[in-house]
Amino acid sequence: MGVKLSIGDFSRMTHLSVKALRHYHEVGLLEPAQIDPFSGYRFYVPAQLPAAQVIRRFRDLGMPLDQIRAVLQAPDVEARNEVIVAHMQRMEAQLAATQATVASLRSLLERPASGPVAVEHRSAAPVRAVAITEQVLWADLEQWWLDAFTELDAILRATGVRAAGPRAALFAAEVFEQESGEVTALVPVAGAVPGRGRVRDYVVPGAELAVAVHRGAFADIDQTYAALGTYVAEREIGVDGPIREVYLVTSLDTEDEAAHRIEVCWPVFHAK
Amino acid sequence: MGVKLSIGDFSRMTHLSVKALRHYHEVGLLEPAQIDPFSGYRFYVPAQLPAAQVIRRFRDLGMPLDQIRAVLQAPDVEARNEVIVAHMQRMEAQLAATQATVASLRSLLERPASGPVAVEHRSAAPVRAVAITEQVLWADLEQWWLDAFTELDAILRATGVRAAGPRAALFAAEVFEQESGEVTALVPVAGAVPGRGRVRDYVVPGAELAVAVHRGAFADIDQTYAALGTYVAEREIGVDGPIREVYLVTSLDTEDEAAHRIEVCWPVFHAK
DNA sequence: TTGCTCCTCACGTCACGTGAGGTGGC
DNA sequence: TTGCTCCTCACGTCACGTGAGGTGGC
Repeated sequence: MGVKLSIGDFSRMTHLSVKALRHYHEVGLLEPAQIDPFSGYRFYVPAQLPAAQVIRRFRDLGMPLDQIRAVLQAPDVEARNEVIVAHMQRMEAQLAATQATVASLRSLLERPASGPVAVEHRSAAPVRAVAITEQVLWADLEQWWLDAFTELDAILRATGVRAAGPRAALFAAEVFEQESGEVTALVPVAGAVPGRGRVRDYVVPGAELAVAVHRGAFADIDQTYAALGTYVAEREIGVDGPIREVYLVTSLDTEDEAAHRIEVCWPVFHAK
Repeated sequence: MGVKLSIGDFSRMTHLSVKALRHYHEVGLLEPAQIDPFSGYRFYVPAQLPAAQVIRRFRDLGMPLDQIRAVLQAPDVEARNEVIVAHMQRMEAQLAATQATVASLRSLLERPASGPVAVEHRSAAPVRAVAITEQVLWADLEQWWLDAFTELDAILRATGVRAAGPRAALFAAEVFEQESGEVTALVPVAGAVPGRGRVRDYVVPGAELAVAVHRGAFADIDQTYAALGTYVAEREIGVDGPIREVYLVTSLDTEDEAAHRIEVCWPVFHAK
């Protein structure tokens, strides 16, 4: 069997800490070649160095021990690469998330400490519109939103009807509270439009609303929601009813995120 | 004091889980405005919504609770921004690390499963050189390496002496085992060169060496080290003495990482 | 009585690091 | 005897999530 290496020697040769080696033993990732039955001393052999290197390499690359086990036990290169690819995809996802986070932090710093949002009270009259109403999962919202407005736009083009106001949407409270609920995407129109598929005529009900304008990246709209929600809650003026968003300028209009404007409208007790 | 909100209501309003709210109470980050002494029920008030939003926002951005506490307690915008900047810098560091990881994983997949490294045995004769020898911390190695060779190159230019071979370095085993040790950077020369500052004449001692060539990014050289170290250890032919690196092609010669070539040389018992 | 909301433990997560307290051989 | 290396618990990390088991009011 050749040389036996104490855990200290093996640690120095592999740059894995003694504690880590004990841990790998404990979880069965890398068992010592031999254990002294009297003293409990662990002994390793040089033939274990390649496995130790694989462990160290992939730990450095952020791979969890379970997957390293899978790499070590992979019967061939394809199986091994499958595990590596899966890990790489997770790391890429994390990369994207961190990039978004950094961008968000940067905008937090650059925004001139917006202070309390400006909230306007408004009495909205009923409005005629073409609309799509469906039950939507929170997670699917973004895609659903894009599809719905693309379809509404297409119908208006096809029928030659012109929009009588900016696009808007209504969200039942459940969408925010239970991750799924009824959503209506709509475009105001002056007259009737023949329904087609899931598109219907719809009359947006009148309402008393507290309105805040969100400026900038859509990804940050939760801030405006939070600020407006707080405004309403602190004044105890909230009433039941769907939340509305009015899309003054969005990605459908311009690529320039800084120019985006969305009105967030919260139903309230009375326009003061 | 206005409305009292149960933990469930407050959870729905803030999108913070009930468990999270209890946790924030426990660690003193967000204390309920009131606690029923009989039932232990927690009650919140709308005035706590802004703090809850700050917590949620920064948690989403990966900030630890301790720093969120600092943000909430910051006396002014500058103090607040300081915490945010510090966090952003950590996130950016993480970003860079993840990018390197993904690149490394990709190269692992693209490299055609190199298999065991090719190891050549070599009898190296003593060689005359100009050299800088110093005690170096593992963490400082890269910068030290660059400075040393820049200085050696400058001296050769200044004295009109031509290099008689590729740049090389000797690393005492302690550099790898204890994070600090003696390192020698050298350039072979045919004759004597007047010493200047920390630059000395030096004769690289002869040695029996096992040699593996590392190709590609310097950041991956630990793989070649590992492979060669394993080769030597498994054959039990290692002897004491510094490890050598011979810089056939490096960043000092070309920007093209794929073209880089470094010989890693391990002292062994005999050239077989 | 059934449902719903709230409560308090207690444990798990992930990969070790940090002691504490003790042993065996030079 | 002193140092060094090895050992085994046991606990901490970080921010909760996941039960278990129980209560109070409609």
